[in-house]
Amino acid sequence: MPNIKDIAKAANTSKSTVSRYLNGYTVKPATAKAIAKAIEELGYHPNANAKGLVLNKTNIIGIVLDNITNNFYAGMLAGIESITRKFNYSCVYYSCLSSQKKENEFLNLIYEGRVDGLILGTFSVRNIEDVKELRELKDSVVIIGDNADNKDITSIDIDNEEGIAEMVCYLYSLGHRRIAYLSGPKDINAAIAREKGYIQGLMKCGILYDPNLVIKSDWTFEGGYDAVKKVLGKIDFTAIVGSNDYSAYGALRSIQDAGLNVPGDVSVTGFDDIDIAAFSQPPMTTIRQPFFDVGRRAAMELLDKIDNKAQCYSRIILKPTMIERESCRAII
Amino acid sequence: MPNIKDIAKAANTSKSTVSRYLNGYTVKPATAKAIAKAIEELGYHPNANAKGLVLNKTNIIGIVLDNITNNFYAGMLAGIESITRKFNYSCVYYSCLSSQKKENEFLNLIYEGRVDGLILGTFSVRNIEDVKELRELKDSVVIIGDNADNKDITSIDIDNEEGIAEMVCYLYSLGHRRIAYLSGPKDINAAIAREKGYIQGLMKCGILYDPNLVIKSDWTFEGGYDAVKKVLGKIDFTAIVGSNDYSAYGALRSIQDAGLNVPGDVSVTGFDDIDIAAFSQPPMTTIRQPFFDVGRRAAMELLDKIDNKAQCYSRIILKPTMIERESCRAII
DNA sequence: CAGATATTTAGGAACGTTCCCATTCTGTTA
DNA sequence: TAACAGAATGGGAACGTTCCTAAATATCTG
Repeated sequence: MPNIKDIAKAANTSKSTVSRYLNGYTVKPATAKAIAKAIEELGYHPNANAKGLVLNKTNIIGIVLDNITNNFYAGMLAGIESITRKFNYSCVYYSCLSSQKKENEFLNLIYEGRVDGLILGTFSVRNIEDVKELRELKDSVVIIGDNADNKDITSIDIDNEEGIAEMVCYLYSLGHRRIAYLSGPKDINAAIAREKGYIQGLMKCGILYDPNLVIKSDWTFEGGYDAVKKVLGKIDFTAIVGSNDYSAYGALRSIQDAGLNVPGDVSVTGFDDIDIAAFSQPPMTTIRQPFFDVGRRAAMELLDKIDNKAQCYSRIILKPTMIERESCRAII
Repeated sequence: MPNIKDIAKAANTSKSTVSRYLNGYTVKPATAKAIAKAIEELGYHPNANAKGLVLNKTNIIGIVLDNITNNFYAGMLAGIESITRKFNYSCVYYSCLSSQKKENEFLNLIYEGRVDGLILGTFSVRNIEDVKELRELKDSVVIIGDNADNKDITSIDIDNEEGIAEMVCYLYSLGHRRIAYLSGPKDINAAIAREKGYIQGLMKCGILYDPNLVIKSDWTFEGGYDAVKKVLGKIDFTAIVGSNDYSAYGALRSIQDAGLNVPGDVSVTGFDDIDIAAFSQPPMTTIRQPFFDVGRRAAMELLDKIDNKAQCYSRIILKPTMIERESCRAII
């Protein structure tokens, strides 16, 4: 593989001049032409490691996701790259799931000079040990997800609480009074926030909180299915607020399998607006998270830290949107 | 950030010795201890760019996908990383979709020394120009998908043709004789192969090919829905072989919306075995692609090229598996 | 056309590693 | 204790860039 010296020789000039040409500084037109020709003919590609070594800069940001093949993240990635593209950065992705590594193991990428910064996009809870490591790198890291406890690390999150609360109030406005809640995993911050939102919503509407109406589940289809199957007919409700779409669909199928109708007998709502939500039978009323914006903002904050050495902390919370479809009906 | 010289100084030795320690060569126990202490105290991390520069090696392979958030790829990635982990390589992912770049633009990553090799996992058709570029890098690239025309670039693919043919024969064995085919996009190799498989299957069973039974569609839910809606009642069939799951689900919903029953009135089959296939109503009979193995084999081939400088070309075709569920019934 | 100024260029240090080669240290044996 | 072998170490070139400084060349001005 030819290097910059080979190009210089071929173009009858020096490596400094070639370097200047490559980096957009002025070079005499004739020299420029010769260099361009040499590059073309020899098939020259600048070595990224050498460049990274001397500049201590890669123009790459890494994005760590628990499972990169989760369609859930598509909008977020598009949002991130819409910004990085503009500022001439590249994105590389790392998957905790398939690599069997945890999020923090990727922090080394910064120390090693492989990336200029990292977006930690797993939405996961962070323990004290993890946060200690993070804090050391707070000028090159942005967190997506709940970070309320660590005021000095920039984070972007969605207002999960508000989303669910709004959904509860919506069902209230349709006349529902016995509104059940299908809970999520208790070790995920977003799930905790959503459950808070349920209680918040009830309070807003003046409904008394009944712990029996909280149906314990996880965020899977099967989990939702089984959980609802267990309580159907035993506890009385006219609506179920799901804490995500998958489990809401499990609930829906459970209800249908019991010979009941959605929304005729029970109204069901979800959270996430997954791609099939618009096409299911019935189409699901759910909450759409502003993923594109989450990604955009995360990238903006990160590049700002990297390029402008912005040292200031920010915590950005974006509001989700309710999408009204046909899985709920008014009670007269 | 401390470098190897700082560690040497702190440990009262030379950078050569520290380097030797880091790379697992013998060092006097006392020296080793001092070095370890210095590394710990100063928080040393070897610089990847310097290392990459001198070794001309990164121990990283890149994986290019059209859309990394496609769950379709999950098994493949797990398969890839199961191998790379074993051989001490890391994986980084690149997404054509969100970066708005095409597959070939990522080839530069090799020239620039950012990765040791690339798995091109987009399953896409390649034109002559693209293949020319690829051929130059054939010792550092493995293609996933159809590559029958380029015998000198290693590729891994799934036997799409055989899969569909088997499905046709399965329906034949259930007594079906008027078997329709819901086609896919005509510019994707896998879709072309599947359509060939349909004809192949008919031939095997001794059914005459009737072009009217090929329902033109794409691989989307809506596409399948509309295409089947258009022909329902106009052409006569007892089964539809879908060329992927999404469109098969579109067909299924179309049939149900027309007041017909699946599998009572029409049998429907899919291809891909997406995650909801087991939970839908009815559960979908479909074809599962051996994604984990595709990933495994791709990684094995690539690392073999990189580390052992294996120059030999191979084209590996893996067989898919039919998963029998409840969307088909026997005609007596 | 000489001198002054502006533009363009070449040389070389630096970035942080690895690894070759020469040197020093350690321990054994006669 | 001298001689030696083997283990452990240190020095320095090399990797391919960037960028500073100084030199060379081109352009302008009176």
